[in-house]
Amino acid sequence: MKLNTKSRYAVMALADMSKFPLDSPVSLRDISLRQSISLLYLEQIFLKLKKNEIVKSVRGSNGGYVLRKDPKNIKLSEIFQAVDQKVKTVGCKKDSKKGCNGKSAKCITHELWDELDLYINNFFENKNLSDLLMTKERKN
Amino acid sequence: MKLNTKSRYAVMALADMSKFPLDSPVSLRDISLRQSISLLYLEQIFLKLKKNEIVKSVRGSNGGYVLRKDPKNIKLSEIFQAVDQKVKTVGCKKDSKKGCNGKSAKCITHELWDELDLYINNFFENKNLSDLLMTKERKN
DNA sequence: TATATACCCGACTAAAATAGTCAAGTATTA
DNA sequence: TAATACTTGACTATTTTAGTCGGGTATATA
Repeated sequence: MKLNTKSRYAVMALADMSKFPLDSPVSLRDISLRQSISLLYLEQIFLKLKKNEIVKSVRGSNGGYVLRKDPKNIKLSEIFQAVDQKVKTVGCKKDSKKGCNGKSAKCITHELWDELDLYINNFFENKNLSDLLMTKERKN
Repeated sequence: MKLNTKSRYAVMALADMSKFPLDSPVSLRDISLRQSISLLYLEQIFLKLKKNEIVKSVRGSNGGYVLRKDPKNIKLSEIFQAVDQKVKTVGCKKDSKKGCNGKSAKCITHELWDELDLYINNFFENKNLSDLLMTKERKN
């Protein structure tokens, strides 16, 4: 079970942004250099973050991206939903032809995966960007 | 974040086996039919389960596989480790050349992924095969 | 107003992982 | 001696991932 780089880079980049004054735009070029993430790839990622209203863009020179909310109020779950589709460990389709129509005898493990998804989502629901910045301080 | 079919099928197959008398061998053919999993693929999976001493094989006609332990004592974490490598959401190599050598400024999110791994592994550590069989009964 | 900066966006691609299949066995029981 | 069922390594098609490329557009500032 692996996390893809898109989700990972998204969190890294946003965490990076959180460390700078929140009102002035941060350019992808800077993030790219600081975090060693390809600029072109970052652009792709930020397009999604923008569409999902996590950041807004400021065009032109000295432009960049700005967080739309206080890092304290940006949950990791939002970020994941924006770049990845969602944490969905297994694709037991509702209308599948073979087995697993919800409660069939076949899909004994159906409930397990549902439970797992909830469990993992719960982790991301309860973490926000500012949590990442404090290393040993208490969560506020 | 997705689970692969190998892990999923392994759990399904073993859960299936748990529903039958534990001392008589269950053939992969039967599991294949009941769970709609390719027989050839099951063979590959059971090879790993056997190597990791979760099941043992009984050759010849009327043969099949037998669980080596009571389902109550087979943790899902064992199964995952047997077929998949492990839950390791991110590959921040210890000796990486670019960034992230444990505590570097770059890898702000390093601790996060470690925490996530622990969290998920915890889920699998605390579930065993027999948990899957009881739908609404209390965990014993 | 020119130019550099930086976002915008769809299409493309190489590489890796996944999800199997195939072939050619061996062991055991009825 | 069939038939059943495990054994094993190699092979392959498909999908996903992790990016790259090219050609834009908008804006600040010199």
